[in-house]
Amino acid sequence: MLPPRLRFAPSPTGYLHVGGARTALFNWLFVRKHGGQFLLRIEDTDKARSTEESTRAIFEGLEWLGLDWDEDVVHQGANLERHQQDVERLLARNAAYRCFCTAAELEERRRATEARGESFRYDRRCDRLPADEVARRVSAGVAFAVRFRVPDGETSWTDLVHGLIAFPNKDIDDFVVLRSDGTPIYNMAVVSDDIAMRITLVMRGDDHISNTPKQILLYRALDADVPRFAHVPMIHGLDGKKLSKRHGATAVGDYRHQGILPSAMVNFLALLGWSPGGDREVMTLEEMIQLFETDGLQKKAAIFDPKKLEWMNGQHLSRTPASDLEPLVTPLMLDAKLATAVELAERRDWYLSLIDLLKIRARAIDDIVGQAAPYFVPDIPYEDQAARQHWKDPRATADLLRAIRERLATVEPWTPEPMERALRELADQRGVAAGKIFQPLRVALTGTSVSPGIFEVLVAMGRALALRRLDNAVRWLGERPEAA
RNA sequence: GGCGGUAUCGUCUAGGGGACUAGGACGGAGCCCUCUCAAGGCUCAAACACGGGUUCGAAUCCCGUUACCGCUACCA
Repeated sequence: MLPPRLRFAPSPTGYLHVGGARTALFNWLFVRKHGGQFLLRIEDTDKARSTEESTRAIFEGLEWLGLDWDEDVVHQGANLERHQQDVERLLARNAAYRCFCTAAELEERRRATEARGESFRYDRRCDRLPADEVARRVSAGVAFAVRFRVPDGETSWTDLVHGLIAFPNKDIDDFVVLRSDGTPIYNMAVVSDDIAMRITLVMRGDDHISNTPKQILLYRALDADVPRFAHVPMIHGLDGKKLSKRHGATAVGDYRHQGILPSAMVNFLALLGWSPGGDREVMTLEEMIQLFETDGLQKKAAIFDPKKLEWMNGQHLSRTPASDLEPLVTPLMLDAKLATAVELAERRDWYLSLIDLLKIRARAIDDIVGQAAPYFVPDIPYEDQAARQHWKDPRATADLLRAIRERLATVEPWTPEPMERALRELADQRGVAAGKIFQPLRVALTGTSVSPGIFEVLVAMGRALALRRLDNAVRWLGERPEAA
């Protein structure tokens, strides 16, 4: 097999949609596995709807996901001349004809036939015009569109995901390939570009299945090799309908801002409509390249389940080394004003170990930052519910915290084992369960009743900060002796 | 309406005629671990759309029905 050439061809009319991202991913995986080229084409022929901004969003989205493309980006709008030349070739070979019917006439005829309950088909009246009449109108400057003359027979192909698909040509209308303003229709532009880009496999959403016979007909009429096709299923929302804005986030950028890791996004997307077979779920891009086969592509639409994405993100968060997470976490740290870039750089090793500590409990990158405050700021607020539950008796608690402080002040070295020994000893001495002193301590240290293991917290916090927190707590409790 | 596509737990899926008492994962319920919460481990509830064939035997093959989706533009 020659090195395959595939392309992802989004139209820049919004952001990079998760469905598009997944189609791009499948194209990319195929190419990286088989050693070919993955090309990017921006279908910006619809100038009214295309924006520079959304083109940028597409680039950014693909880059974020780690899907790099080969060769220069092709902008479809720049190929207008070739599209027109290809239409000329169609005309020259008598595979297409000029149609002088106006859009308004067509619209009216369509309405009339449909009113009779019949389905409208173009009646080829312009194809029956004598040659001299056509010439007369052309030289008179009458506007015309160009229609492709669909031949008799049947058009079929073996789809890589669906197997054999066949369309009787009689069901295909003589479709317009060139508008009366001289611009090409989608199917024409796509085929012209795919030929020029020497695309060998067209992998796209299955909403294009019914465009495929028309396109195959165009390849043949243009005397070009017909590529292979693979139509991948769509992505639907939780209600089973096509994914759209009302389902919430649909752009990959949205997930990026929600603290989703690109590796998790890509992993999750890959599993929506593809399976490596067996029970494999959590994978890296590298592993997916190894495992990717079009056989594993699903035929039916998949529903986007944000819950599973969250879980997937947690899995990737736990498995990603802190050094890789750091560039993603740091901007959020700075935003939260927990530390300056310089401070983080100075204590890099400590900082990385803190990320390792907090990532286990996180489902989004933001969760790491959300848990980080106690390790940075000098003083922390106490959550109402935590204080009420674990600091019931202010006097006794203050007394307990003082005793804890005393022990921790002298623990050597500042590591989990001696700390644990010291605190369990204290618990024994007071005749209480260890939990009865860990929880009040946790509240004093973090202001909440949830955190990593108490000794890990102590180590990460450092002795000075920990003792300060205990002093603060004692003082706070002293100020409200009858609280709760 | 016409044409095309699809159909396994709520969701993502494994399954390619006997290995199926239909497996895994998310989510749900419960238990264990445990200083809390996660993570992890274990257990439970939960599906072959329906009807006909073919076959000794069908979730797997064929045909219908139903449902859903897509296309049906001088949109992409």
